[in-house]
Amino acid sequence: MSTSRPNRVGIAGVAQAAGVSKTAVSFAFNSPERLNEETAARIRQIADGLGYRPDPVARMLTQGRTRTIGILTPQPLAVVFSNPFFGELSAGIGLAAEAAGFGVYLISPLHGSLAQAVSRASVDGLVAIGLSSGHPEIEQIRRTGLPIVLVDSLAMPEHSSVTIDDAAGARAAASHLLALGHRSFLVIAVEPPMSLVDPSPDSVTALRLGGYRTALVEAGVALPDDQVEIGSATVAGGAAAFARAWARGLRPTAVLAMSDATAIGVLRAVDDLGLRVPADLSVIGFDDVDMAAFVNPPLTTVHQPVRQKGEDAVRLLLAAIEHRAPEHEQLRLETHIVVRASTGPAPDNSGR
Amino acid sequence: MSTSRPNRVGIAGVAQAAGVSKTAVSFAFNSPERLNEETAARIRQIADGLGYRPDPVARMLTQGRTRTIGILTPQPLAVVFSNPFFGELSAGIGLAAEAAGFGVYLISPLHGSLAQAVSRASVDGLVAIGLSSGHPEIEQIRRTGLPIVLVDSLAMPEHSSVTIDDAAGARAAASHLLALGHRSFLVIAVEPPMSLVDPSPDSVTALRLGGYRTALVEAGVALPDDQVEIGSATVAGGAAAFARAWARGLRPTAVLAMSDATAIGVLRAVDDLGLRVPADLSVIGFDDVDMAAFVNPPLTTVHQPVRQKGEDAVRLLLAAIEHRAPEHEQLRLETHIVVRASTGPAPDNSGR
DNA sequence: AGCGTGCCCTAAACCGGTTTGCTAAAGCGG
DNA sequence: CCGCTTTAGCAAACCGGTTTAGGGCACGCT
Repeated sequence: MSTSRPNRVGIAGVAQAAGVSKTAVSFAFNSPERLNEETAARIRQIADGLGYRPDPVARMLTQGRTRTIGILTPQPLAVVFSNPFFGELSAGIGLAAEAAGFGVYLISPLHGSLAQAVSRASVDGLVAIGLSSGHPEIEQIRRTGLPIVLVDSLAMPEHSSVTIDDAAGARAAASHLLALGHRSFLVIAVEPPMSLVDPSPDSVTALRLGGYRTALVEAGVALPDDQVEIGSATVAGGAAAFARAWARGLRPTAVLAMSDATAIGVLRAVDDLGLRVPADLSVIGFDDVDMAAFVNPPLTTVHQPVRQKGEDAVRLLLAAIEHRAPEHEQLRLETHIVVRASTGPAPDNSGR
Repeated sequence: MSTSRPNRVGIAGVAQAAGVSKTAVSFAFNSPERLNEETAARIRQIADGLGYRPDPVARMLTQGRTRTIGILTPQPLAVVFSNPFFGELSAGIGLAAEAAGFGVYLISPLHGSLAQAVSRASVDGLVAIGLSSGHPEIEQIRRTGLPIVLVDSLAMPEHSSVTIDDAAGARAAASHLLALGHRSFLVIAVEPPMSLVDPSPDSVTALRLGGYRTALVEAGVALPDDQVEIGSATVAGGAAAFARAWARGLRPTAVLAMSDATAIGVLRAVDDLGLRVPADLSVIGFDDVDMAAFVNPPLTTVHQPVRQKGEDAVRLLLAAIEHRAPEHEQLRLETHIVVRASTGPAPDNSGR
């Protein structure tokens, strides 16, 4: 005995009440032109009186589509929602989905399994966020056969994707600081999407780190591993990461943060130490989320079109769903540096 | 010809390939104990080889439940995701839903109709956020017969709800500023959930405004309507609202913002004018979102347990879904002021 | 031999709609 | 008055699973 609705009328009930067939009721709502106008109106009125609401699930079954897209995230919702980047990306996704009349379903690991969550989800397609190619369940996800668009990932070459040139953006960030005379750096990396040991070289973290390194090496500055601190992509995570590095004795003049959330956390931690930004320490973020312009000091950061990414991803996904053509497209959007007030010339007395 | 999956195997295909009945295949997955262990294993193996994945929609139909809850918001997703309060609330909802093995579906107006979006959504229950009793489609939503838990609203007395004492929180905020000697106020109200003319006296906006007023009136301070500026509940919205009020010639010594997002926007706008917080102007927010502690200056605000609200709402909803008992509960959580650095004594030369 | 008991597995009904022929009646031209 | 086309509505198949109610068979007991 499942938990069926108590005494809900179905299409059969309406049909009986109106003295017509189920077909007629269905037509009254979906193809009124196939019915006498009067009859259709009468049926609709009776249905309304009975509080009839067609079961969306049954409808999905017969129509073979759900008019829903899924947002796939390898992390639990609680951490995902703590990151403003995700919020803005979702805003873009939501905007485009709503415009097309699609609903949005959030898919995060259930009982630890992302693939299982995907299987349970009734969606027409997926927007996968930061799904690194090293993810253990990637093959299972692929085999669902659902249309997929990847954001910030190239893990499935047979599907469309929307990315940015992470390495170039990171390089630009480092170059900016180098030009200001900085030589002593601390990188705050974001936790790789999946596990702490994500070896995939195409993850956002790896790409940005590579970009930082390239610029520094070109300038003859080394970046040993102990100058890379890992923190979760939240404000609190950034503050904690900087505090740890500081406690380890690191005294950089510039911080390269891989996300604005962590950069803002760094600003806070720095302030707590009594240091001044950018006089004593420069901080540069990544993403250019809304909040970046509103913190104090306003954050210098690498801008990427976050909402646009979400909108483009949905656009590509809907194309894949509708035309069902395997026309895939690798979209790569531009980044550029936005200089605000959190970066400045390296202090004279560099070093301790 | 609907857009059915190209050549996907169904349960019938697996059954045929394995030389057994559909029933056996179903049992192999759902009730293996009813089958010879060997047979079950063989069936599973064949199914796996064929890439069989049970259609979640068909499953929902027979089981009569979707294992999904919907988050109902009267606003478009783009605006919802721009408000950090929503992100934190969703984090709480997501956490509790995941723990119970439920997925999360976002329901926002489709083609302008919230009720239509609800009808399209295949969910077992709803968490309705800020659904004011003046909402035009409230009756249609109620008639879906779905279990509902309201957050920040009491619009459906027959359903459970999770709220805070908005009036008391607002009163505390105003009292705090009054105690600091302020007498000249500006209130930044958040856009009522639905329309600009939401007359419902139980909306969060109305309740908080009432709380502010109560405290001020008790102290003999008037709050004419022109000292209430309305802005959207985002950082940019708050900045714009303050700028508008300033342009109108208002020169308050204290700002009462109904959300932290708007308060942060005010901080920014104030900074742009060259004024100092709290020396020249005090600002108090509402919600105590994570970011509040990290802006500059750290925001004094009314704390409410945002994530907790989300978790409690899901807990109540799951109870309603499972026991299907009409046991409803009106939960009211506590608020308290968190004094940080954005409020201080009123300047001596009060007024212009 | 006759009968009860488990064990495995299956046919068919069912969930709640949509869609595909088809039929009965009405309209119409000649 | 007849055959042809529309119009209005119906019965039944179908979507892809789950679940109910047995059926066949081997085994053990009397």
